Amino acid sequence: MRDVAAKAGVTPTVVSRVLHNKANTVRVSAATAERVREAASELRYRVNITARNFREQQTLMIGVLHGMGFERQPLSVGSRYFASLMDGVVDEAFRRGYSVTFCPSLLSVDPTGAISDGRFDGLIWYSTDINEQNMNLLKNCRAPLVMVHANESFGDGKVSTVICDNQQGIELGLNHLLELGHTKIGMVMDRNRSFTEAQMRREIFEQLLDKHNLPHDEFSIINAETDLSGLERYLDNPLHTGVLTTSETVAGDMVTIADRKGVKIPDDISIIGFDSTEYCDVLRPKLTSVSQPLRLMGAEAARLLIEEISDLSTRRQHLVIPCGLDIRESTTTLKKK
Amino acid sequence: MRDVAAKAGVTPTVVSRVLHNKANTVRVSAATAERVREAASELRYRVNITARNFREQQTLMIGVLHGMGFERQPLSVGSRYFASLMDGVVDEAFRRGYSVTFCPSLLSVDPTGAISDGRFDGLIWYSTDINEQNMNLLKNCRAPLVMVHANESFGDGKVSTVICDNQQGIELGLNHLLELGHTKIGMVMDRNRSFTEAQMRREIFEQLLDKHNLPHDEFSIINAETDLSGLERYLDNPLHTGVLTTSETVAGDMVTIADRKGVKIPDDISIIGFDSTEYCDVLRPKLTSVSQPLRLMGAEAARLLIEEISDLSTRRQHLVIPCGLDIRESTTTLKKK
DNA sequence: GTGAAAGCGCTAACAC
DNA sequence: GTGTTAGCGCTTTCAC
Repeated sequence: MRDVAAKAGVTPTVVSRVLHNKANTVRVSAATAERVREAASELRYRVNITARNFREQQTLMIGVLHGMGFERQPLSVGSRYFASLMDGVVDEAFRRGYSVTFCPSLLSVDPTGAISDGRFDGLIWYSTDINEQNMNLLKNCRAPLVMVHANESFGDGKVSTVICDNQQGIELGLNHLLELGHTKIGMVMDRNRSFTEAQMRREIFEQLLDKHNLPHDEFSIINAETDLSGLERYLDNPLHTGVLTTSETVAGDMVTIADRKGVKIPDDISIIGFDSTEYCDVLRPKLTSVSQPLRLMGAEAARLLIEEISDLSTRRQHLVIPCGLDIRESTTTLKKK
Repeated sequence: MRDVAAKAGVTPTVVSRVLHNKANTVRVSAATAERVREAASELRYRVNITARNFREQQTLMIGVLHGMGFERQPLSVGSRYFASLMDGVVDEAFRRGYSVTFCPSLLSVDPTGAISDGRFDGLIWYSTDINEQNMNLLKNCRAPLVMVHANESFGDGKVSTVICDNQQGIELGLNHLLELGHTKIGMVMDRNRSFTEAQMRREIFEQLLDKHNLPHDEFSIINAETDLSGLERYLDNPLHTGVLTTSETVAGDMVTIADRKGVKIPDDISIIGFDSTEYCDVLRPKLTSVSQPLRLMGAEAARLLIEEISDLSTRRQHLVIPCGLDIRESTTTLKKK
């Protein structure tokens, strides 16, 4: 910059004004401006963005927090849960001039730095593991933060949240099974125990069973278990003709194991997944699934975050995004035996 | 930091040394150090990473360049090509203390800033669209750059490259079809015309046909076309009993269209994809595919890049990663008619 | 063992 | 319309 200024016969101030001043608040003569631009071009001058960020105390970067109860998900295998969410975040951040950073290193080990050292203008945290350690970390967060998969009750209202309408989603799924004639209905829990949103879904499910006067007992909830052994045992002798699940991942696992054990989907058991990414379309049979609009949720999280970054006085918002039901091939009418 | 220094009764210099000086090159008395740490903790002091980066002229961030002949790929739909590559990059960058940034905004429009304004310590560019515009952009790149999907001939040897062994891959695929008894063999080109690696695969294919004294003519190469109309027409009246493809994406398209048109895979045509991500496992029939070890390639690209960042005198390297062949369900022995 | 001072590159407030 | 000056927070060299 100094070199450019020297070459153009002006001061760095003028160079800065000519090349970077967006609003024309300060006037520079056309001739000078031209000279500056020429010099810059000849010297192949580029602003040092690190210096500018430092000066402006902003980075135009959003960080995505992994860990803390919810590991970084692989993008390339299994459910497209995380990939969908990220596509939404990246699309929206892009539209608004922000870039998106994954920093698993710092974060799954200890996100303290990333949430407080100024490297990001804001953060998106997808995790619903609400434990003391995480709450303490949150207190240190100096940048705006948006939580995905948490609801208003999280974080003392100090952070914005985005979550799908689990009540509606589970209702849609259950009603679908009821309409197909099923009455023996269970729920398969994701293998990840710390997935607290799954617990919410289970509670809603149990309440709805009561509401519909459907029987339920200790066997109504199937824990897949980390090694899927629970699911294995269940499929040796399934107790239901229809099941809801708390994730498409575990629903996919169930389809795979059922196939191996000769349990016919949907003829023996109708299965409804949760999420409804493209993963459901490629499974065979294609997986009927409650749809959680992840891409939209990612985009909304980015939008809320950037609004907060731009105006720190913005009120915290708590979005509940409607679910849908995508009927594919894994559910069918109850067969009389 | 000033506050911490004041509280501990020392200067910022000492604070910096106590809290951030990795090598014990400078000694600070234990008592002082303790006082500083205490003050920092009480004031909840965090280093301002922007300031440090500015000072150190490094960011510990790697940028992933989209655009320039190869759009940002969606993570959540279609082939897992990009997701696999990114998982590899992120894993390796993580291991080495770097974070990974997607910045489609800046980059697909005009990457000039990102490649020269210091926001990244290095860049990974996945594109093989080698045109004049891109070569000019490259000249402005001030940070180390690693290209994925380019070979040594690219960029005058000034950048490191990572590519799969296309020769070997196509040979593996072709030999598989030959062993199954096929002699009428074609190649389906990806719908993306600017995908120059596909052109390399085509050339290799044509040379191999010659080598094996197999007939080939203008119909041996099937252009899928952007709207897949070429593939539609081809499947109305397929001329071959086996085809290689230049991507699993177009192979997947072919499977879908064949299903709709009643062309049986693999009985009517054996299809071999290219890439072999999990996408091939979920297609029905499962897609036999040349495997391009994308995750490894992403990791290797990150490794080369970080080595160059750490020591700018490092020689440029040009990796050629071996391919494999994953035999699944979309290929079978030639049926006599 | 500790402090003083300089400077990374940029921008903005304030002269003139 | 242009220049002067100060300072963002940090690290490092050099002096004591």
